[in-house]
Amino acid sequence: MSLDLLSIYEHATFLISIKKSFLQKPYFYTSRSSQMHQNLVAYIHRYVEMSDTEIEVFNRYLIKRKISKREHLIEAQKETCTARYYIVKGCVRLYYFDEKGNEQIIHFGIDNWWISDYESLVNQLPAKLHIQAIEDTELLELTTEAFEQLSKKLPKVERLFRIIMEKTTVAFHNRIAYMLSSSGEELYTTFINANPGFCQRVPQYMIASYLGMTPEFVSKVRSRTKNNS
Amino acid sequence: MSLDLLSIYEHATFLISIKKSFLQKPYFYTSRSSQMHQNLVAYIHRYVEMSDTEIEVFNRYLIKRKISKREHLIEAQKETCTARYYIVKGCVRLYYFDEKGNEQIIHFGIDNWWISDYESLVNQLPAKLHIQAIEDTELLELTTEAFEQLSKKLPKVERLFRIIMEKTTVAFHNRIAYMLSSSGEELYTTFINANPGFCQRVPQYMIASYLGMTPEFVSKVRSRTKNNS
DNA sequence: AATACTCCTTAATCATGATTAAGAAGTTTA
DNA sequence: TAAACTTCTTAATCATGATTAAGGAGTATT
Repeated sequence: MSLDLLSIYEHATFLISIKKSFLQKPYFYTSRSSQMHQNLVAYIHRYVEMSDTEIEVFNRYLIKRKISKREHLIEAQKETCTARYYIVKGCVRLYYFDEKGNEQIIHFGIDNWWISDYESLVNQLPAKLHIQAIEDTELLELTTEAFEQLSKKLPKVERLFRIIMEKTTVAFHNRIAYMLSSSGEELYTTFINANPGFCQRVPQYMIASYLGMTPEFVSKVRSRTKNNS
Repeated sequence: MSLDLLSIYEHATFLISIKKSFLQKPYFYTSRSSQMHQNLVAYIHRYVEMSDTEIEVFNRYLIKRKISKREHLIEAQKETCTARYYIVKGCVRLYYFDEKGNEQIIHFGIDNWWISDYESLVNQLPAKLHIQAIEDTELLELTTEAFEQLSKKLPKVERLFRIIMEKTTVAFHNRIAYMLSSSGEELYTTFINANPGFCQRVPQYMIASYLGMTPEFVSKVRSRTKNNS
């Protein structure tokens, strides 16, 4: 069972397997227009072919957004999620409050992930998930209405999102596989080994929540591994 | 947090919300041609509009398959997964062996689910998952090659699968949410309340594996709840 | 500079659920 | 019909990780 089982960079990992240079040179395309857009262009080209004209059409349906650290993109109960969001740069968390009132993080969104509260989006129900920025974050918003219009003009957008959702399913399969077969200590050490950079961007208690353990336990594991090495 | 959080009928639940009569009258469409096909027709019509001609085209790319109880559809390591499978009737499990040699069930596939080892399918890698019939099962196989040809002829097939994968993502979000916030006892009792019929079709130890607990613990929980009621 | 946050650590106690081991009941196969 | 599986149960012991509580270090805010 390889380390990247618990990688939150699941998407990126697969991108790399197609064209390694992408993540190493993320600013390659920046000369022509704004970086935000060209970041997504590079992403799209990993999955479907799209002409400059088509990219231009796609771009017209996107709304640039910035949210600052701690700001919410979506607040559960208060609203229905009406868009898919592409994270150009930054980090968000998707979380909810369980019956005992504890925050539970069910997903992190980082650069090059598309995120949404899909249950709210697909079924047009009030959101159950909060989506909050952990860092200042740049996003591109594709509303459901925009998506529907765009996919009529550009049917291959459906293909793009079909592929994205399949990649997402792979990530969830792997995460559940690892959750089922590992102890808490294994989960934590595997996670930090798989995502060393990420763990310095995010408070420890959020990683604990994502992995389904208490911050105190993470602390214990850390001190144990420190003493053993 | 509603009961259907742990329902393996997640897909079906959403189908019902669009047209309740579907699952109550699953044989409504059977007069015209074989039941297998018409079962899928009804499914497709929940998500996209498709003319009789288009349905006929779609159907030409499908291969009918039957596997009997205990037979494997996919065996990990031995092969690469090259198809998506629609379950017309029956039940399969997706599982793998962890480093300690334990079977871990990461997903059940039942009537009206599309299943696959998506990691193997998407990245063309040897399968890591075994897919095995728990009951005699009727399937429709859509190979990757057939899918590619079909989606060129019928672009809306991409839309169909995009929607299916979004529904799947919702199911995984909810499953992870519940895994993170519930005790083993809660997980088990919620699961059997959400899927009473299913639990009579499947051995208890498989449910234990799916929920990430030992069969002995399930047994203990059952005797506890028996005595309390 | 003082106060209030936010985040992390440590340690004692406790409970959930795993492990181990034995056996029983039901179902196949020979 | 006996032998061999498969599945489930029970109970004793043990370990992982939660809970509780206290304190400390770093960072914002006034």
